[in-house]
Amino acid sequence: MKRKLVLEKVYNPKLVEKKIYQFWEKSKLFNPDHLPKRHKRPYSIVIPPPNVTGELHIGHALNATCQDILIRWKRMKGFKTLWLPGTDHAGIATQYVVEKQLKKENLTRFDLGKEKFIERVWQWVKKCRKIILEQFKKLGCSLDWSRTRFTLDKEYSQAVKKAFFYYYKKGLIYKGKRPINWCPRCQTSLSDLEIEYKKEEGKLWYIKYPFAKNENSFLIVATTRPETIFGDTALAVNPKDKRYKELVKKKIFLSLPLIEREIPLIEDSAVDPDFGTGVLKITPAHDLRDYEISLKHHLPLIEVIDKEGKMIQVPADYQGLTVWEAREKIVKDLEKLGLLVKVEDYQVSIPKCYRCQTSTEILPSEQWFLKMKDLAQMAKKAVSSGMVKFIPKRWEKIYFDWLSSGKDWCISRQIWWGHKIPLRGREEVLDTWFSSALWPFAALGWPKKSKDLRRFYPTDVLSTDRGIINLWVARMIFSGMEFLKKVPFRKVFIHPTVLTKEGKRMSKSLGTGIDPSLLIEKYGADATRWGIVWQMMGGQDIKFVEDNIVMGQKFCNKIWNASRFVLPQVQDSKFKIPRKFKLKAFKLTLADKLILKALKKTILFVDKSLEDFQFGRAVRSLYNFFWHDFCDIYIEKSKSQLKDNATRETTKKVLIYVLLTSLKLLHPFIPFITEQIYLQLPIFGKKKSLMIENWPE
RNA sequence: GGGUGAGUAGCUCAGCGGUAGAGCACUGCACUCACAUUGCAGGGGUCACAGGUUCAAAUCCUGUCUCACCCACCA
Repeated sequence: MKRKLVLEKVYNPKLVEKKIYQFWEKSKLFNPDHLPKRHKRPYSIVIPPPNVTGELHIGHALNATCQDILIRWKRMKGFKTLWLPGTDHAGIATQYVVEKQLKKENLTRFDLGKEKFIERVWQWVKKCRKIILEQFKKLGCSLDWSRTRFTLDKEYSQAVKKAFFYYYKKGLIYKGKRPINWCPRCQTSLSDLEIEYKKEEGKLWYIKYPFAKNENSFLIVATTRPETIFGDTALAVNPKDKRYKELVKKKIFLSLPLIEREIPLIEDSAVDPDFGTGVLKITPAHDLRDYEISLKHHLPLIEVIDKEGKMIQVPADYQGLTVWEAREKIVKDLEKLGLLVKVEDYQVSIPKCYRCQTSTEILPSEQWFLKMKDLAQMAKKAVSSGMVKFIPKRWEKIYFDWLSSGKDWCISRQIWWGHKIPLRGREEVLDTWFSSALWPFAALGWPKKSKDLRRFYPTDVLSTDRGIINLWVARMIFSGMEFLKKVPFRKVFIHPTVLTKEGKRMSKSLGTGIDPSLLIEKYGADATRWGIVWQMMGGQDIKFVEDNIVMGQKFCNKIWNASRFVLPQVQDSKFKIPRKFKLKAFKLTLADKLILKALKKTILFVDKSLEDFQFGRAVRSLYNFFWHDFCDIYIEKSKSQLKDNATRETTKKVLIYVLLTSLKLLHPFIPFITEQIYLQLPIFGKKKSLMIENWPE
C-alpha cells in the first residue's frame, strides 16, 4: 500500500506558502485559547505596532521574524503562547504622510478643515493597516489575528483617558508656559526626543554691543543667530573670567544694537569663557539654556519669533520677515552701522522636526507636561534591579543616561490626528508616545480587568529597535509599573539595525530601502527569514546583502530533496517512529550512532542559542548539521545500509527520525516548508500541525 | 564634546590565546540511482596600522587611523 508523494523536484514556495498559511489560520492554533491542553504556562509577546505610515521595511521583517521564532519555539515547548498583533496611529507621522498626499493636490489640511481631514486620514489608515497586516502574514507570522489592536480604537481610547486622569489627579500632569520645541510646518510642539540635530555649515557673527553710557566702548558677542538680538535681555560672562570682572563690578548696561534697549551685564557659570569672546547674549524666549539663566537672574522674556517662524515685536522693517530673511537683513544693517566686527565659518547643529525635517524653533508656549522625576526613578529601578533585562546588555547605558536627564515630558501636541486631551474646551491631542507607552497592557484589555491581562501580563519579551529605547521602551516601563505595579516585560531584546550594503541607513526618501515583499516574491518567505537571521550574529548593525537569502533558498531546496529521498523509504503506512531514539535500543551502525549524536548536540545548541537570543548561531548550527552531517554523510551512507538486510529497517527508522527531528528544530525559522513536509510524513502519532509538535529534547 | 559598535578571502560576515573559516562570487571536472537551487576538487587573506604582554596573538593590553550609529543646552 504505497502512498503517492506530491513533492516536486524543485521546491516552489509559491505553491506552498499561501496554502499553508490558510491551513494555519483555519487550525486557530495562533490563538492560545485553541491550543491543546498540554499548553499551560503562558508566554506572550505584544508586537511593536508598526506606524500606519507606509509599508513594512526589512527592519520590520527582521523584528517580526525574531518574534515569530521565539513564539513558535515556545509553543512547541508547550507554552500557552500569545503573539498579539496591532498597528499604531502614529500621530504626527501619519498626519504628515497624509499632508504630503494633499500637497500633490495643492491642498493643505486647513483647506479641508479638521473634520474632512481626519476623514481622509482614516481612509489612508484603513488601507495602510491592511497592507501591513497582510505583509506579516506573507512572512509567516503566527500572530493571533483575533486580538488585533489599533492604538486609536475605541477601547484603547478608554485606556488613554484613564491614564491621563490618573496622572492628572495625582498631580503629575500640569499646564505651563515655557520655551518648547516648535515645528513651524507641523504647527505643533515637539518633545526633546522628537528633535534631530543636523550638522550644517553656518556662520559665527561677532557683534558689538555699545555701552549705554559710553557709545565708544563696547563688548563683542559671538552668535550664530543674530536675528534673535531683539529678544536679548542681558549679556552674560563667566564669573571666573577676569577680563570682564571690572565691568561686572560697575554693573554696567549695554545698549542693544538697532533698537537701543538697555540690558544688563550679568555673571553665570553656564557661560563658557573660551567660546568666542566669552560673552553670551541671553535670549530667554528662544533658547533653553538662556531661559534657565533668565530664571536665576529674574530677566524678562521677550518673544520675537512667532509660531510661523516669523519676526514679531520688532522694528517695522523686520516685522513679518522669516528668521532667515531677518538674519540677512540684520547682518547688513549691523555692518552699515559698523557694529559687525567679523564673520567666521562655523559648523552648527540645527534642530529639525523628526518627521518633516523642517528647522524647529524654541518658543514659549502653553503646554501640558508630565512630571518625570518619580517615574524616571521607578523606571531606572526596574532595570537596575534586574526586573527588566536588556539584551545585549550594553543598551542599558542609553536607557539610564536618558532617565537621568530628568526633564519633564511635554505631552500635548497641536496636531489633529491623535487622542484628544480629555479636558473641556481643549482642542489639542496627546503625544502619540503617550498612548504607545500603554501598549503592553492596553492591548491586553486594560483598564478592564480582562482575563488576558491576568494571564498574559507581564509579557515575556519586547523585541525592538535601538532608536526608540527612550522614546518608547522607558515610557512603557514606568507606565506599566505605575498602572499595573508590574514591569511590562522581563526582557528587552534590541535587535540589530539593518543598513544598506554600503553601511547607510535605509530610507524611503533616499530610495535605499529594501522591500521584504519583493524578497518573499523572489525567494519565498522561508528563504527570506533564513537569510536575514543568518546575519544576526550579535552586532549592532547588519549590512544587508541578498546573498544570504540565495543561500536560504538553496537550503530550503536541500531540505525538500532530502525529504524526497527519505519519504519513499518509509512508505509503509504502519510505520511508526520511536518517540525517542535510544542509542542502545537498536543495533546501530557507526554511521547511525554518529548522526544521532550530532543531532543531539544540535538540539542542545539550538535551544541554548535561542535562550540567549543568538538567532544567527542557531541557524548556522542547523545548516551545518542538516546539510553536511545529515545529507552529505548520513544519507549517502544510508544508501548502502538500505541495501543490506541486516541494517535496512534500523536505517529507515534513523532516517525518518532525524528528518522529523530536524523539521521540528527548523520550524521556528522556516515554518512553511517544514510544515508542508511534516503534513506529508507517513507516520503514526502525528499532530494536527507541526506548530504544536513536541520540541525535541 | 561624550558614548557604542565595526575594520579578517572579490562581497557580506564568523572565529576572539595554540598551524586562518562560512555563505555568495570565481576556476576545473561530473547530470544513472533525493537534489545541477547539486556533488567532488580548487584558487584566493602579511586578520586596519604601530608598539607591548606571552613559549605562542586575528584573538589580551596601549596608542593611532578610518567608517557607521547614538547622546549633548558650545552660544
